[in-house]
Amino acid sequence: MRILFMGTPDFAVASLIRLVEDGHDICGVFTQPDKPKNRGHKLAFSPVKEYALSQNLAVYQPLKMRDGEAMSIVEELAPELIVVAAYGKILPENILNYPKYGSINVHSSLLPKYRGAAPINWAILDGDAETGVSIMYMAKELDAGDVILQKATAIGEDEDALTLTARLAELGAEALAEAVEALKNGTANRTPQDGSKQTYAAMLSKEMSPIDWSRPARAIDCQVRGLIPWPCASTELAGQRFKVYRTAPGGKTDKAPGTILAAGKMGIEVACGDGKSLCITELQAEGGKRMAAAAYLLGHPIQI
RNA sequence: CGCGGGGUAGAGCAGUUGGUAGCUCGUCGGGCUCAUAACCCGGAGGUCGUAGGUUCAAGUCCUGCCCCCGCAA
Repeated sequence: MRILFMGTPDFAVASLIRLVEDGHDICGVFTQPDKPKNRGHKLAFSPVKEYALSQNLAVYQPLKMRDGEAMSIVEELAPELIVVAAYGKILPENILNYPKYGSINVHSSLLPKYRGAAPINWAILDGDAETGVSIMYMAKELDAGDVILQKATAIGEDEDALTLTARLAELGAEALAEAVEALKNGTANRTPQDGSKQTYAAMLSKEMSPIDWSRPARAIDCQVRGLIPWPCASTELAGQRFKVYRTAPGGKTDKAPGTILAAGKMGIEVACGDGKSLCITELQAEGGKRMAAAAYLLGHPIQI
């Protein structure tokens, strides 16, 4: 099938790879413009662009979707289907409706739950036991189109947003392959979403980073896992600011939330709000790199 | 040329006004203990990121290069 692919981050790459491997004719790849944002001020290609270039696919990086330029590219490429996976831009209806088979999206949640930008993170932040991927038609309203198929997966107790993203990217690619096949055969389902059950997964921001130790231990653990690799949970202990990358359940305590109970080979144990404690096992201090909390303590002892 | 921190034993850090490097953990050997993420004794392990320069002498000063990271996006 002649497909126009649109995507930007790692999550989208798995889907593009699958389409290529399945032998589809990828007539073009849309991805976000290179952003001169990194340290120094180097321009960085998106993961999707990196892969597309390696396959000699035609890459397009339009700045705006509504100034006519994007539409003219679409008309020129004449795709039979548009596949979108974490592209990062809202597409106008004239583009969505152009292809014969329409436009479909790989979304990393079980819609109608977690429409929006950060569904994977929110599933972890909320402490959900399960999440998944949805392949749906794209509608004018964000992530509200009719669903073609979904695949669910359990969220591991110790899983962070990075590993879950990798798993869902694979699951999404698999679901996408099935959906495209079904579309081709005319056997694709089309189930409207139950709009009354929709929830919205807002974009993440740095304001979500600081840890409020008066919250329950489990909730803080979810915060830590859900905000990886960005913006990451953070806290200030012994006068030093840290990013917290991993925690482990501690014991019970009657100390005030935020109190450091122990600092040793097991990490840094801190009292939380529900009478339990949490042990920081992996962290990163400013200017330093990510390391085991025990290793950090060797060079920066904390006296209890 | 966005701001800034850093590259010293396997790991995390010290290293004063330049004079051949030290701490904690780990590791190896031995001891102690019912037991231990415990304790005691002893040992091994570093051309101090890299290439030059200044000097009687450089981890410590100067210059170039490579790499890592925090902030900011």
